[in-house]
Amino acid sequence: MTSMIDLKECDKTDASELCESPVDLSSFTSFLESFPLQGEQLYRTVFDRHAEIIQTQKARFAVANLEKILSATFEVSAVSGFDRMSLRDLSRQTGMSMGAIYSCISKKEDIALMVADIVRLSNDLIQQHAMLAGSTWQSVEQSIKFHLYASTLLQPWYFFLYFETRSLPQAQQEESKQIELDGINGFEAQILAGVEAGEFATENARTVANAIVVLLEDWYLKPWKTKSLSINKEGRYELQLGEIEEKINTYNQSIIELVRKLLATDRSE
Amino acid sequence: MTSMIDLKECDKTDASELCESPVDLSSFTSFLESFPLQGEQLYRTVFDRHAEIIQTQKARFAVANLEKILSATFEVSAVSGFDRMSLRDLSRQTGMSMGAIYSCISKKEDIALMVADIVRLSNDLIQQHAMLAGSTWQSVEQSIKFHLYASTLLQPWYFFLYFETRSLPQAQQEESKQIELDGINGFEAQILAGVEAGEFATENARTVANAIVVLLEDWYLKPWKTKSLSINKEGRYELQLGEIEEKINTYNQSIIELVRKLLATDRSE
DNA sequence: AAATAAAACGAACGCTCGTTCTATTTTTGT
DNA sequence: ACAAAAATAGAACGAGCGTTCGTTTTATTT
Repeated sequence: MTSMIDLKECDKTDASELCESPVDLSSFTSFLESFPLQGEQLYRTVFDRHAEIIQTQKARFAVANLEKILSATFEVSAVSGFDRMSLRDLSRQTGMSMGAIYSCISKKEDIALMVADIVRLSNDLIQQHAMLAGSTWQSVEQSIKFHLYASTLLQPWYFFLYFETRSLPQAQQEESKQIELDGINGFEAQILAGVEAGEFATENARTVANAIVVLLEDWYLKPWKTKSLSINKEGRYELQLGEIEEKINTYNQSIIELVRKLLATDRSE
Repeated sequence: MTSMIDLKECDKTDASELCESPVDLSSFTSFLESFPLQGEQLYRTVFDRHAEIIQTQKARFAVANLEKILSATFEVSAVSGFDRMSLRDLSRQTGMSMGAIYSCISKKEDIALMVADIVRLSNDLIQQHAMLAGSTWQSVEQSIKFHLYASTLLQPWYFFLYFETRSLPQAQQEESKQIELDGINGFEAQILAGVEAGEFATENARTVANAIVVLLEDWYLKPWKTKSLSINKEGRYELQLGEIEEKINTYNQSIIELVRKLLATDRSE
């Protein structure tokens, strides 16, 4: 009996089954080929993980509508916030009727919960990947890169969760804080392991860990800082894949370099 | 004629007149004695700078009510967000009637505009102060300290502006971005001056400047990261002055140390 | 103490919100 | 091609929103 209850909750927490083959971090392009949370697969994951509340049964319809709903949500609420976005705005933006929208959600808040769930899942994938690396320095580098890649691909999702956490039930608000703390704890543990191994030197591992996390957040929260954007015909920002690759790489290098200085073991290196 | 129009706008941008005597940064305690934006003076400034929209004429009443309104706004919207805070919530929390509230504001949005104005003013004071320091390193240190002190004292204001920017008209949204960019530009200029003078060494002044700004933001955005808080009888967090002094100092030291490493000229130091 | 001005009150208004519900259209299975 | 099932449309509902305004209370002046 208890195992059935566990199973019911289980589909919300399992990250492992999503990603049997390891994600390839050698470049953003190859990341895109191996990261599971994107395109149709991404919205199918949303559908699978919220099957109980979604009235639409056929995956074909649900997946297409979830994509419309979530994309429109990101577009509208990036400017005015989730609370100010009415479901009539959403109806207009998606071209769907109220009825159609309400067959993918049971209430407005569900949209925010779906986003939170996916971001949590993505972060689980990052955490999971960090275990695979060889040396400590490599594992730090890999974690940073993975985070940059994932939060670039899922930028609207990460951005939304950060700014709309307060539209969530308080339990989920606490959970969001915990995700950030877990991120810091993860880097702190890696750094301390490196210090132990004589690979790094620092007196304040937590400060360095915190700086890394905060700089990673900066990347998806303030794209206007680093990205010079071109605007397409729909009035949206848009970059060529090659340009994105280059931008990420530049930012990645600047974080790596910064961390390297903060953790340098000797002055002659 | 044009000069009169200029004058009308002028009271929203002048920071100089507020602060003839320089702010004392030797400790948080002495900062509190010299920083103008606090206590009754703070709300009187709000009153003076928004006299056109405030119906209440006597400063005595307006100042008291503004304090109630803004404090309640911070309290309520820190949990649920500005949009979800209804004016009936505000009425309940302040003990004021709708009519009383509406004699201090002309519309809900005004509350957010007042906050934005004060934060902008506070940032102007910081910028202004940076000019006074001797060496470049001292001016960087002073700017960081000033920012930490001001954003501790005005934490709810800074926090509110960061998370509620999207409740503002778009012109003010752009302005908020500009404030952040100005902050980065300020530190970048200081760093570049230091490099010029041979005091610092770095190949990426902007990255370092950005890291400083982001860490300063972290201080007022995520107090739960660094502060171990005690809870008073009203259920609010509360620290002794001495504890605050110590917390700020610790965080200040960790930023300074981090920046020092990033800007070190040689490896033997 | 009376007269006047300012401030506070709170019910009422019009509107928009999230949500529901039934009729209609589209898809599916045979 | 047709019946059953699923998905969509959009009008309708009640709650709650920001805001207004006539009245009452409080403060100030005469």
